[in-house]
Amino acid sequence: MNIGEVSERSGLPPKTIRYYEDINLVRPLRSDNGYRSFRESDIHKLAFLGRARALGFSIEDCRTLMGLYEDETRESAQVKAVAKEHLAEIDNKITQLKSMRETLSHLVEACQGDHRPDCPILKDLSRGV
Amino acid sequence: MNIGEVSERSGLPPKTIRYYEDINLVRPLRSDNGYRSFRESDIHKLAFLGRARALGFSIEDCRTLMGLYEDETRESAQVKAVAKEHLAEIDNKITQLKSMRETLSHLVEACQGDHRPDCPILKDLSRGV
DNA sequence: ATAAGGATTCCAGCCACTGGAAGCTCAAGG
DNA sequence: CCTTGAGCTTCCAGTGGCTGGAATCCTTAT
Repeated sequence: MNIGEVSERSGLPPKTIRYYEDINLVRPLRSDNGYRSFRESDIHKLAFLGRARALGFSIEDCRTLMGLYEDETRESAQVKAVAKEHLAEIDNKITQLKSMRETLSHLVEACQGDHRPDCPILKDLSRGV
Repeated sequence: MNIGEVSERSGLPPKTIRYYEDINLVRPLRSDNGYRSFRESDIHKLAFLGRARALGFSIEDCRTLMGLYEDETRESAQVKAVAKEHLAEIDNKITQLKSMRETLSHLVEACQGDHRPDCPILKDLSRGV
């Protein structure tokens, strides 16, 4: 199967698929004409990667998860550890974003947003140096 | 004032301050020895930038906000517009992260995390191709 | 024969820094 | 005066995860 069809079936852009080959996340075969030739198992892998990425896992996490997936002797504790750590990072990000949101929304509400130059947002950003 | 002291007073690493000069966010003077020579106004600017960045504004947004800050004839509506757009982006990110969090926390809870290989997390990631 | 569509490679760029190397200046101590 | 160390300079490269674009090749249809 050529990259175009694989792209449609996996939902990943061809560029991304080539990139994943570059960094050895997939290893498609090659046809005589030099085209990549994907097996069903490659598509399976790519879809796996797509979903892991959609959950925000880093490429390195994805590599680890793929490895565990293919390792019949894995312990689910290993998978859970990776996922828990990632979950904690997500929570951190959410916390940080919420704090930004808090501050920013207050400022936005306080700003008249009219033709006059006075602006609590700028005032806050330039407060005490 | 040299970059080290400016770094302490503004809270930004020297590398970042140099970078901000590179991209013309600040324009410190130069001493005879070639060292950057910062005025109070430069520190003020850098602190402004640091706070804007801490609220998650992009560098380009920061440039715009600095421009508005220095423009006496600005209209607060312009500032508010920038801030509101950024707020919307933050909200989008939070929404996306929360959705990841939802999915991931369910999966983590469902996973036994023991010595056995069976794992709902991997099962989910590899679901229907 | 040619044109269109898809494949290939490779290089560059995104964002906002950050690390590191090589070399300069300056202040303090022996 | 010499050395040592801290602090400053520039420049190049790397981060993550792609994405865009150019130049070229392969395949298929007209």
